[in-house]
Amino acid sequence: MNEGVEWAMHSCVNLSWTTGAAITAKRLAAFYDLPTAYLNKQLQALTRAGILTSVSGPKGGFQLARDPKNISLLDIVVAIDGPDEAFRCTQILKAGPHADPSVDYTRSCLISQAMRSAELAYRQELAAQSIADIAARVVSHTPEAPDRVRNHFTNLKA
Amino acid sequence: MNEGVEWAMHSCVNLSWTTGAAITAKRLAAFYDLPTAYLNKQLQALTRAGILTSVSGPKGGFQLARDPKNISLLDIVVAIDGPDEAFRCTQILKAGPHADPSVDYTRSCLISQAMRSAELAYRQELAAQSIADIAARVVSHTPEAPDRVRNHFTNLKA
DNA sequence: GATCTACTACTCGGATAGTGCGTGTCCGAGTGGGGCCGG
DNA sequence: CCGGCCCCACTCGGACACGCACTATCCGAGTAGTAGATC
Repeated sequence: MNEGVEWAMHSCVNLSWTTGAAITAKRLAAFYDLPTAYLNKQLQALTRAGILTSVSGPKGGFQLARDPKNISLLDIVVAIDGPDEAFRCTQILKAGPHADPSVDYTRSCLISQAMRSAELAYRQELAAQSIADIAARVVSHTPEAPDRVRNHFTNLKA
Repeated sequence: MNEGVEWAMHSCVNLSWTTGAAITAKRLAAFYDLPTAYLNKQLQALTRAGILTSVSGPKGGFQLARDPKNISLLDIVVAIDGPDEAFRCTQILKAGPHADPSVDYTRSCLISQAMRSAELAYRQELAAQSIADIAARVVSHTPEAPDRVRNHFTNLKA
């Protein structure tokens, strides 16, 4: 899995606490000491996916495009890592003896089915977790976290 | 995910129907028109993982090392694709402000926890499916499949 | 004729190239603000 | 003094190298069977 997924998730949680002002990629990267240009690339992907909104120029930056409650971890994984499933059925049964060319073995092959059901369980688990959920649980564990994040971004010199 | 996982699973199902005799990599590859040497590499991985047993020389080949009921799809995925999880937490919180160097964020980071729980669901789904289960469901759908496979391997000229 | 031995053919096993994707970086397009000039 | 215009600095966006892992392949190690020679 793409490493940028982790960066994107943490950045989204931080952005959920800094609504109203756009945060630049540079500041988001500095927060965790990440390579700025590369994080910018991931944020672009989130923007294309409709998770973030971006504005260019001075006073520009990124912010969440919608309520954190409506941003699931699955949304982020799909945006960064792509929509393809990890297991891709190549329908090798088509090359075997007694194969029916008209059958879509992606659906009928039992191995393909088993792998798909496993990935479905994975995706459902991720779809059930929203950025808001994560943020709330962070707060319940470290109540001062949102203020720390806000101060870190706002108190920084222009 | 490694493409060889698909090959390995289908080959294991076929091997579950040809107990008693060792099948060579060449024949297993010919069954689905796969590159012999590369499939051999995957079978080696299964052997190292203790899923298959191999014998060299004439009359050599591979066969299942244990009852198909005790070979889960997860075993095969781990053997071919490696034991690492897809999402690897790099503990970027360690680089953030107010970080505690003594904390293992792989455990305490809520994002890491969420990703781990999702992968756990994925793995549990795979662990619950055995090669014997798959083979049985294939038989219930295509009862002649085992005989076809046996004949395909035994009737082939030496 | 039987037995031991050497050879051959065949298979697994690991070491060796080729290639696509993730990783990392850079420069250009676009934008808002600030300074300067003119009225 | 006030308004408009121009320049500049800053940021996102996409285009450009680099490295690693997956893909694919080949040759050597080891073994079983067989043919031949010897007793």
